[in-house]
Amino acid sequence: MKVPPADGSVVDAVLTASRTLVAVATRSLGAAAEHTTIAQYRALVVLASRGPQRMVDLAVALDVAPSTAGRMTDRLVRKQLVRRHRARADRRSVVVSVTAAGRQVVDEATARRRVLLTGILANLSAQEQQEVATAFALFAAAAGEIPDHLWPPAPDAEPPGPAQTGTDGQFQAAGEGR
Amino acid sequence: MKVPPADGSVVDAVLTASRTLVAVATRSLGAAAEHTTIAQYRALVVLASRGPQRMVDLAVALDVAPSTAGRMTDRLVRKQLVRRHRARADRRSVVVSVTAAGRQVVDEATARRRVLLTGILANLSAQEQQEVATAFALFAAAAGEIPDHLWPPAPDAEPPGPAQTGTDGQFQAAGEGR
DNA sequence: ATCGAATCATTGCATTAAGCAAGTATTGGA
DNA sequence: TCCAATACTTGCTTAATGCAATGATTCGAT
Repeated sequence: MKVPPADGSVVDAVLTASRTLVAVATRSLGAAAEHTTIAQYRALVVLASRGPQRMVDLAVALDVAPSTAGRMTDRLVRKQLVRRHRARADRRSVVVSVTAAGRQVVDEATARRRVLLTGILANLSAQEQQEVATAFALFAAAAGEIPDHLWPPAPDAEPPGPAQTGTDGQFQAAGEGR
Repeated sequence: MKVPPADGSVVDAVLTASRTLVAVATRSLGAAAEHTTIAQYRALVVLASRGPQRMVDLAVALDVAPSTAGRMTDRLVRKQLVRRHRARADRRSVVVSVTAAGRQVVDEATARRRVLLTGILANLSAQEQQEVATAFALFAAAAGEIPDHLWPPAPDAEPPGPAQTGTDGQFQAAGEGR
């Protein structure tokens, strides 16, 4: 099942870089993750980027069972990183929204990741950086990904906070198209 | 090593591609992960790539507590993916090694990942693929990563299997230098 | 040669994360 | 009005982890 000889090396290159990026993504949490796990962080990212979500939608976004999302919410509420309100419209549903503190956790992780990447890129000349940017964009496009600055589709909802916090989604459901 | 101001966009490009790669890495498991979790897979990768390991070393490689490695081994032994032997040299230690079945799990996941990436790269022209390969290699080098075909340092040990299975390490400890 | 310190693995205990199934509350449509 | 679909919640089970004993061994220094 070998890949055409010519591009086996291309796959290798991507695989190698992938290793680095997965490490960076993981480590960007690590530091502040003293009190926040990756699963919890993922939930915060969804809520910060998509705005308040019903429990079901949160579960779908995270690709976990509703019960898991519910208990996750319990833990995040205890940490004051999210709130839980009953929807007035449909009283069956519960809406979960991120708090200022929760938003801050996301922002910090994002900033940390940018610092890590910037540090790596600093080892390259401006010329090389340009090449890297172009190639990565090319790759992302090939994967049908949406460019980083066009994130997210922002379906938005209530007016609680200034809504949408930056981008990120590094630990997104890993299966989504959008 | 000042970074020219214009690279905010470079970081964005990397971040976007990163999202894709993390997703690919995660999904490559998913399929066969019906019976194997990511944590278990990570352990298999370590054992397949570095050869039989003492419990402590396995724990260090995975960056988890010895107790975690121990219980992880319990579960993998139950699934017949690894073996546990008492070391004759130092009878305090236990050596864990991957079985043929375990090695197969790793190989399949690796193959699956290559297929996914090949599919993405297929959307690019040969020219573009070349650019991508170059740029990714550049990036990986900047991160001080070892090129994919120079893996692993292979410390090796007993003669059980033909040892070392390909490369991979996608879910490596995410903190290692080597 | 012996005794105390260090090393290695395992066990007990606790928490987070997840899924499945059963049960409760609400909505909505026929 | 009444039943089916929807939206949580709860109970139960498994995995993954860490920290603290505890039991075996090995090592080093008298």
